Amino acid sequence: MSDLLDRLREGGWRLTAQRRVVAEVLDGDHVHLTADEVHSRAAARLPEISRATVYNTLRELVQRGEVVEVSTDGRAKRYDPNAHRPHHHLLCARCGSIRDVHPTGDPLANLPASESFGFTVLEAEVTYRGICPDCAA
Amino acid sequence: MSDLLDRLREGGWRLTAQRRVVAEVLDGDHVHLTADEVHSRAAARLPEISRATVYNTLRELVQRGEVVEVSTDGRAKRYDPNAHRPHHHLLCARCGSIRDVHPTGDPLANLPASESFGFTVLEAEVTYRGICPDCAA
DNA sequence: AGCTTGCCTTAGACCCTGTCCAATGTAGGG
DNA sequence: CCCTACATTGGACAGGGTCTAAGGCAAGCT
Repeated sequence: MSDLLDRLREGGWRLTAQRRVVAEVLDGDHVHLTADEVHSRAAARLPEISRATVYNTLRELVQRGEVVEVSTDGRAKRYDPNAHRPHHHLLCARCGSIRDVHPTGDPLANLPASESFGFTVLEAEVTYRGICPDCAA
Repeated sequence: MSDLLDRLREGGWRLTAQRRVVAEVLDGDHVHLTADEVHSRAAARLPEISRATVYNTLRELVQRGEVVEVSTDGRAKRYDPNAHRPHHHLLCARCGSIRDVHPTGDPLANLPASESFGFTVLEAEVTYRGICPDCAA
């Protein structure tokens, strides 16, 4: 976490109160907040922070590879701070909750050359869908 | 295709000109149109069709499992009519073009029970990202 | 074929997510 | 402590999608 702030400073990031708060809000496992949720949590600590700044900061964090953008449902994008431990997502079809998962095997290896249509394939992202324990009850 | 229309009629679908046109527009392989694209192609044949009807019809087709919704990039959702032949998607990170692919193996089998967090896991969706031949050139 | 009924369609207002801009503020090097 | 380039702000704007009230029409019934 403060490793994150250090890395960013090394990269020439001007460290402002707003950016610090956004980074803090995104800390943790199984965190997948929308930009709007990030904004309201950040505003709880720094009331004058603007939506534009939250969007700017999130975009920069994504570009620097510190945060991964997840489009689960075509509505708001979600931001996953756990970018340095590769993982996939399991999401509840009913309530939309998300968990990070670590499947075995490498999905990239499962795409035969005959199926790659001449693409240079770079990555594979797996989304599992199901019903979470709370919704099943 | 007219199998589709038959199935829908059996399910109590009132068969209108608008719905027929939407279904026709969505026919084919590697078809991944946005709602807006569906609307303009449908309007080419039936000029007075409204956006609302296209959205309604697409939603119904998705609910009935005849069409799959694909959220690739957080922008417009795309609609894939090839719902009865299970497949995954390969998309170009640069231009956004999409191909249907059929990887080997079953990603569902790669999620150990210890990683399922009590969910009833129903399906796995794999998205491959890369650069298409046109964009690589 | 004509009637009836309830489902469909329509246009347009509206909402949500996200981007852009010009004006103002401030981190951090000198 | 000052300067300046980089950040932040709020508000306007754009794209994608949903909702609603009013009128239209498919299909079952006679």
